[in-house]
Amino acid sequence: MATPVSSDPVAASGARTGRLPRSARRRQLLTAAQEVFVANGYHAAAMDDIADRAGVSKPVLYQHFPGKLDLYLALIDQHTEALVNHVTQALAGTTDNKIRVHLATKAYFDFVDGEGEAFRLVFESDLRNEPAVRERVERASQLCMEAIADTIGHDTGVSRSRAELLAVGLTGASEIAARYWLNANRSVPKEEAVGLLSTLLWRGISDFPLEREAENSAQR
Amino acid sequence: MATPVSSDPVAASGARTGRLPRSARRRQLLTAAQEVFVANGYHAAAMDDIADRAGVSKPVLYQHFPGKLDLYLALIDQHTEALVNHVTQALAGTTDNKIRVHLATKAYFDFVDGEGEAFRLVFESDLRNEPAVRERVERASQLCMEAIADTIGHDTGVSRSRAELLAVGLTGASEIAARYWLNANRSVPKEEAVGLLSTLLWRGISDFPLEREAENSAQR
DNA sequence: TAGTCTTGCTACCCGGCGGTAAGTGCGGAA
DNA sequence: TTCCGCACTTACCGCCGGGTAGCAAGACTA
Repeated sequence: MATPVSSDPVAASGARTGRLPRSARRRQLLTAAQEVFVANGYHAAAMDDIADRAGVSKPVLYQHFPGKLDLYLALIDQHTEALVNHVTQALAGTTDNKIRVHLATKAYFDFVDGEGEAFRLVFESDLRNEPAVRERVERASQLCMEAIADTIGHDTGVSRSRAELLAVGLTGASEIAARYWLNANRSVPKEEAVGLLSTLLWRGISDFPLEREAENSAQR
Repeated sequence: MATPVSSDPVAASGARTGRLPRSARRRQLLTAAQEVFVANGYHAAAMDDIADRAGVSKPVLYQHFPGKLDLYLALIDQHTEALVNHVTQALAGTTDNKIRVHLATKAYFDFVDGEGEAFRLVFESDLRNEPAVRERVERASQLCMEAIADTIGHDTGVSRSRAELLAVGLTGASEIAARYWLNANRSVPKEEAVGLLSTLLWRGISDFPLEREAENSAQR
């Protein structure tokens, strides 16, 4: 037993890598953890699984992360930040709203289509009941939505809460459609899928009727 | 200890109800389970919690349901069916597509706004990794989406997979917007929220450009 | 080659929770 | 009044999995 090298029963990706400097090991543990969390979700993922995947024993994991939740949060932070960056940069790159819609939609598709299906950590986490996770995920959606609501509020003159509702509708359409598109094995070429969606959304939001019939109740 | 009646430490809703006939007890257990599952999610909900909530001991639960998962699935089935019914009836009630969009959007808002926030079991389940759950939830979304895709495919002439992508965009917008609306404490009157969303979506989908630029690749 | 620092391992603990075995009392039929 | 059976209880088991104590072994310094 425990023959030093060769013919390891080590898992797929990381695969026994001898001793590593701390920072490298940490990165490797994070990618191993991401793979396991994405594949199994938080609850079904055991720390042993993650350690095995990295070709390492469990205590090593605890030398880098104080607990399972912290490990998970590190990944969540990483990817929520990526999503928010994608979306806000899409909006900041131009002032042409049609292009903005296109690029923002594309940002969602790119995020969903990114490395290792990491989007599942954000959009399909099975730990949203944990306040720390909930907060982070909601903050990310909120930031994306607000960036869009700013423009909508400015250009259509609807109240803030109404602009937010419209904005969240747009992000929701992109998110759900992108996830569906991936689940359906990219049944439509990505570029065209983005085109279809952004056409749909741009037709919907451009020249949106300025306040009118919304005046029947005294809501701000 | 164990003073027979009065001053029970029994939980909020069901509250100790003496002996009950099987069917009544079963219904009561289901509502207790729903409350606990909605409040805590599947994983954080303990069978003891559910039993307590119903003012009953754990084995009683197991006399009605073979296991935790079965109990959960019974609830999932109930509510996915309700959602699909709402949506399909909304579409079947008329042939005016504008009204269809309005009623379908309203169906999502009604579902999210329904009794005891049961929608969380469907839209925010922390057990989607369980195949039985995944299957049911995806089947529900699929049925809603297909009902809409039928009309889109028929009226716009885009291919099936493209119609599905558009349809899922519409459902996604409604779902996410409805959930946001509820989370934001109904910051806009429901009727108006539905109006805003359905206006957005109807503007997007009505007279959607018939096939044209989609002809560049040989996708069906 | 001794000393030590860092990296990693084996082996264990223990708490929570799904699930169960065995027992208690009440109400109705004879 | 005895007996049966149903609804319900207390008290327990066993596993799984997060987290830890304490030891081994390679690399750098001298």
